[in-house]
Amino acid sequence: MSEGSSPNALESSRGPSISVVQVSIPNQPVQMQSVIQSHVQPSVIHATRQTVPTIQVVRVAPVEDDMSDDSDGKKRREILSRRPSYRKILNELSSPVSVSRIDEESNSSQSQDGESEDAASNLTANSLHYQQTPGTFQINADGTMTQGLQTLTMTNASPTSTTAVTAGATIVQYATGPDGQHYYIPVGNTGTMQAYQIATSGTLPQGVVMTTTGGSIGSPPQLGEEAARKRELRLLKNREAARECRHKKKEYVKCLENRVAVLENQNKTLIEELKALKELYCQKEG
DNA sequence: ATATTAACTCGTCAGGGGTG
DNA sequence: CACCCCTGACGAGTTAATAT
Repeated sequence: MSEGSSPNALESSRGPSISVVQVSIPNQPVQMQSVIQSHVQPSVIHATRQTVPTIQVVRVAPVEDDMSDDSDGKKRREILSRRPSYRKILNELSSPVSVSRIDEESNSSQSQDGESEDAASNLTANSLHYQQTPGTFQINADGTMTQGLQTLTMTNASPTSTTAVTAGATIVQYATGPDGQHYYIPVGNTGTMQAYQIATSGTLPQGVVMTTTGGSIGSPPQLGEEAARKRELRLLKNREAARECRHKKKEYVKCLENRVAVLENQNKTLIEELKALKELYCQKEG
């Protein structure tokens, strides 16, 4: 699957030229409404497309002539070059707005939406939030992990063979459940954590060969098994990364929505102020 | 009640960017 | 340059709303 084959590829290639895209949906919750500014990746629009019935492109800057040749893959690749990550954009956005009044207003407007800004600011840290889901495990005092009615025993295996270090301080441990299934479990975190079941032969992704070891954690892994485990680990990390990326994107959109609300408020206030001043001026003149 | 459709979530892949 | 992270794109599955 190549980016060029994607139906959005052409849209994406024109991405940098889009200066303002307004998503405007009457009768939709405020959460659904957003104004995406110039630095938003065009594919964000693709993402919003799913959540929103209509998308209005308010203003699109003229596309340069040399960009019209969509068959030129190299150019497209250049065009598709990355923009700052959501984390970077959020960092920029989290900087205070220049007019001091806005802060007061934002407090009032954001108090409706409570956690948005906190969540957005939290994104700057390498924080992973594990949600309590049906697939969630909890660590018991005796060192076992409970998922629903099942208990998963974590043996104290040597880190070299059963523990893998993933991004940051995330560590996953290879364990076997009572049902014989194998799991990668993030360890070293407090609170709830999600365990990832290693696919069995019936549900393995294509190209994966997973052999069972009989749950003997710490036994020297065989070659094919090692490759499969590496792949599984990579998938696990990517899964988490995708999850976090989506979370960040959500917060980013929320942040933009908040900013829109703040700026609209500010605009409204300034208009009223101007109106009042005009009236005052007219009264003095008259 | 069933079929259809839109919206949404999730996992995976691909590829660019950053870093040691 | 290899490795890892991040994120767009895609497909599959689920759910809720609507049509028949």
